[in-house]
Amino acid sequence: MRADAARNREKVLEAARELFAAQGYDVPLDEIAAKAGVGPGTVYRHFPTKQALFQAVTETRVAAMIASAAEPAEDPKQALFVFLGRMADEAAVKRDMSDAITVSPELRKGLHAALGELLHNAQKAGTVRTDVTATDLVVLMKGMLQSLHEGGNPAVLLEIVLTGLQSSRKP
Amino acid sequence: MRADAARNREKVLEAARELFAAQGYDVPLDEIAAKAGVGPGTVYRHFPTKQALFQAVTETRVAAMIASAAEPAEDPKQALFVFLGRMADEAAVKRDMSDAITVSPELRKGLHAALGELLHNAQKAGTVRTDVTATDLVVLMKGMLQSLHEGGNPAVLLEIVLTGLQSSRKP
DNA sequence: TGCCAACCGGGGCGTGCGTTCCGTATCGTC
DNA sequence: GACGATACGGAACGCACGCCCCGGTTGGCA
Repeated sequence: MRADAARNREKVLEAARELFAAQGYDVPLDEIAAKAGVGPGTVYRHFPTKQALFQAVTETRVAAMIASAAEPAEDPKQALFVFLGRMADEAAVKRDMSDAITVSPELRKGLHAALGELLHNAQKAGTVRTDVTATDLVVLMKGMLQSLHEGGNPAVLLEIVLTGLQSSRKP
Repeated sequence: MRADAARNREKVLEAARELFAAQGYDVPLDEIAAKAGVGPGTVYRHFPTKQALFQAVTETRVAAMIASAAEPAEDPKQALFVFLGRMADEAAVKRDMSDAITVSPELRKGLHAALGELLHNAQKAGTVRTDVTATDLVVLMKGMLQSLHEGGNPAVLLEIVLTGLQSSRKP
């Protein structure tokens, strides 16, 4: 690959990172190209489609988050809650986190699997309500993450969901 | 108003009711016109804008729901929870319920006020966590309602939110 | 029944966006 | 330093959608 090509590819990725994070997937591709200081055609030389560019930007972060699900934790419930907290923290700052679930089937599947594992463990331990499925959790989190960008208090909304997830045999 | 004009107006409203409920606000206006058996121009004779048509379709239902907030209930918490349950029931069947919050500022304000009242009463009674604001509740519900159309189990998701809303001084 | 105003249908305009095409400029090699 | 391949930029295309305009039609009153 030519040197300027590699340089431009990086400029595009950098601009895409910023704009996707700030405005989500809906940012026009021309705007990304403009911020990168290249033409739209150049973007398409490096990424076959807008969705592919978006995936290139987000998949690294999502993969890192999924990997962090394997970290040791006090107990299964904490493992799940810490993970959900990480998702909320990320989404509170970067708008593309919630879009990733919608736009890229691969990332959605990956998240689904990781969440399913954590959820299953916590449910087996009896500390999380057993009528929740992995799909429920994915879509609920997606909705909650979007709410963070519409004036919702991140800490409060997360706490509501986490509290609601706990199995309630006591009251 | 001429007789056929009134008839067409009703046909448009009927088609809009069905399509907005089935596909949400994003359904093309031409599709509504086609289903009503009229041209797009006819739709604009009766409603100045697509948003106005949407509002005409949804405001009646939302107003009825808001009015139901004044019904007597066992206690403030139940009043709030019953109301949220009604929202969830409606949104589980009609896709335009969640869009109404986004599209129409009036409807959003109305819901915000009604929810704020119910929330405030329940918080004063000490049965609902006090760090939640009306805005938090509106955006969280919007996110949750959208999740209902993406494979989430309505009863479970609602229960999670309701459980999470309760004040937790006991554990 | 005839006339006029109200109304209708649908083709068309403007816009925004993803994507493609091609003439031109640039890089790297011989 | 020249040449071929590679990459660039941005104009242009296709599409979808909200919205408007106009020639033709229809309804209801005199």
